[in-house]
Amino acid sequence: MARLEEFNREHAVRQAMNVFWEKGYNGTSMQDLVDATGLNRSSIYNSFGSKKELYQTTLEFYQKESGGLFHKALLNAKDPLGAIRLVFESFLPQIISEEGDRGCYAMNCKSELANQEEDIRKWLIANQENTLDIFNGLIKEGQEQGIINSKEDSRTYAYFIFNAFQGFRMTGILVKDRKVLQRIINNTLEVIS
Amino acid sequence: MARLEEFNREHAVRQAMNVFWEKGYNGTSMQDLVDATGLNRSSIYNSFGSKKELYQTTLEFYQKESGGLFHKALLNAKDPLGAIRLVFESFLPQIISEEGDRGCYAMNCKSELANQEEDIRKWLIANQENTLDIFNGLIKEGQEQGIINSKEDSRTYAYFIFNAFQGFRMTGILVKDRKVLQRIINNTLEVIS
DNA sequence: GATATATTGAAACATTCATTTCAAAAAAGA
DNA sequence: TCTTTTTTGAAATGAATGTTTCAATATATC
Repeated sequence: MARLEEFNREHAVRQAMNVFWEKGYNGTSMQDLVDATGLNRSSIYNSFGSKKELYQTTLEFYQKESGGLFHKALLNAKDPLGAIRLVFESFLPQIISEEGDRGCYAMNCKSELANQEEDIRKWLIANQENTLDIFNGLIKEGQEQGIINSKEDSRTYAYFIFNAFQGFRMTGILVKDRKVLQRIINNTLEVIS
Repeated sequence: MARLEEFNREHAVRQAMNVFWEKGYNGTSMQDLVDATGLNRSSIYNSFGSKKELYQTTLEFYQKESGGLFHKALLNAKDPLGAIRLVFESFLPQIISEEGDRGCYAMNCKSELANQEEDIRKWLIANQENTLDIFNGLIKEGQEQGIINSKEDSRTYAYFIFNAFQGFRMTGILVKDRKVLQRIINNTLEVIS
């Protein structure tokens, strides 16, 4: 039929995500995206629609990729409590490295756009619900196994862990001391142990 | 000597802060600031220097004001543990109201600018150290009174509470259910009780 | 009241912004 | 190879960006 896209779509989206991550949504210009992806402006508009739509594409990309990290942590853990611990600990390398200064992509998005863009807000809520469900599932399982206490119901604990997890992603922006971070994890998990 | 400023400086800074809070630093234009403060462009540049310097002024203003809230919570509490609880709970009204969607001013700043502006990063670190010191002081006091346990040293607990506090400010952007928020607080305080 | 000094108002500044335009280039199916 | 369809390149779009300019205005001190 017709000419094909010359570029690698996934690679372009990843490069775009990295710029948005570094500079934020409003801090990123179309020129930044052109430079980072190596694509022509026309190609970006032709393939992704607009700056905002490209940003939303990076959100989906991020969700898929971080979902993979979650999944990996679950597979490597020997029990649900260990899985939750691994979820936290899997971010330690990124936090301690320099790129940890950029914070969490989803957290930055929430901070900058939750009250500005209705459809992005909806994505954030769905993403939050998804994370809560994962924690909830693990906790429920852990409670059935007697590894996690049952003083509170699983949903309540899921919110508590979720809260600490978000704090962890924010704390990691300025705190790089592994021991300090590790103690935060330990004390957090103490509640549900 | 010469002509005096016509406007109320504190009021102008507060209005500027509210715009930055609503739209973020990069999302706020000079025109937005002119509209919100009611000042002329010249007056803003003459009195505050630049957009960035005005933003930094609002950061100082925020620190002073939220420091006052902290102080108030400490006075109203009957013991150090209650003070920490009040620090969390004092944000509940703001979170549950619509304006809670804007999140925490300092958290938004960290998310958007910690990795972009060196001097703002320094302010954030100082601000963080200050908050940690307050928590640390309360916890140490509570441990001496036997109200807070001594399984971990005060600094470790201070980081834990600080972490949960940051999570709390982020969670509050999308979670408006008072009971859910209250349970997060309760479970957090459970660690140090 | 004259003088010196600072704040204002309105317009202009060059630059950057996101987006559009359109002809040239390319490739799959006929 | 010709046709059809889409992508690509480069330039142009108008609006918005942060900041500067400068004359007009206002006031505390002399």
